[in-house]
Amino acid sequence: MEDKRSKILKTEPTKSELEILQVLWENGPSTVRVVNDKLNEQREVNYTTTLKLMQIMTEKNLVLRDESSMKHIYRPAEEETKTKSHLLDRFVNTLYNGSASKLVMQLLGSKKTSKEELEELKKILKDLDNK
Amino acid sequence: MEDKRSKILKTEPTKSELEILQVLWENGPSTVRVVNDKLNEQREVNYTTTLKLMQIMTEKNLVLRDESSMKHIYRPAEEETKTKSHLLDRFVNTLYNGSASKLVMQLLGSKKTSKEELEELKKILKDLDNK
DNA sequence: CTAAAGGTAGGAAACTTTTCGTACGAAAAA
DNA sequence: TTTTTCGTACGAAAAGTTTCCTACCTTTAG
Repeated sequence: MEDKRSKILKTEPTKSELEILQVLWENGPSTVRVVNDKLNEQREVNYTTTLKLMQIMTEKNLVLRDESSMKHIYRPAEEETKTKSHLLDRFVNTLYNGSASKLVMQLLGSKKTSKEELEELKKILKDLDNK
Repeated sequence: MEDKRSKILKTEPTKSELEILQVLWENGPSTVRVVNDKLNEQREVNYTTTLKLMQIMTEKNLVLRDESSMKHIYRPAEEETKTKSHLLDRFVNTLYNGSASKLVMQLLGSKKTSKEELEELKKILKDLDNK
């Protein structure tokens, strides 16, 4: 193989790329400046770093950009739900051998999951039962 | 900072390292040969690649090794559950803003989650209610 | 008009992770 | 005993990811 990352195929976002996607999903289509400012609320990142990343993401078709004005406007190429469910799927496969229920059990057993979350989970599972 | 990966601190396993841990969790303490054979059931990996990785993992304290015989025997340094719940936690934080219930809802909405899995989840609910 | 501020593009450096070649010792087979 | 097989160690190359410098263009403030 020669190029796993052709212009057409979508690839899995890297960690940093995912951060950027999160911002775009939350804020809607944005300029590099806006995204970079958001990122800098959490950690220091140089403007050109974010720019470069977003350019790469454009090549990978992870985002689309509107170049009609000088300030390019980027937006995610995929819906948040679609991307995340794909990532979740891979996560379940990798760690829980594809068993969603094993994952949920771990969630229930985890000390990190709050009382409120547990209540919420019970509700969800109950609704499930009523179907 | 100078060395994020001191001999003492445990670091997050990388993708490949996780693969190796999985094998060790499933098969119990094993030699490099055994681990490598397992990995090769899925994809081609050179023996020395696996060896090197496991040596690095030893340095990082991700695994412990018994060097008493010539064929070193490796075992995970942490319990499967502990490691995975940590990873799950990070995953929830990164993708679902810390909301476990959001994650579960996505799981339920996903076409990939089978009927059997849904049944299993219902069962979990019942157990949960009986507490 | 000129200077400053704010854009994009692209290459290269820095870092991380993965892969493997080579050296060499121990054990097993011939 | 000699050769072959199987093991470890280690360095460095290769690949993937992140960071930032520099060049250069456009818009805005003075």
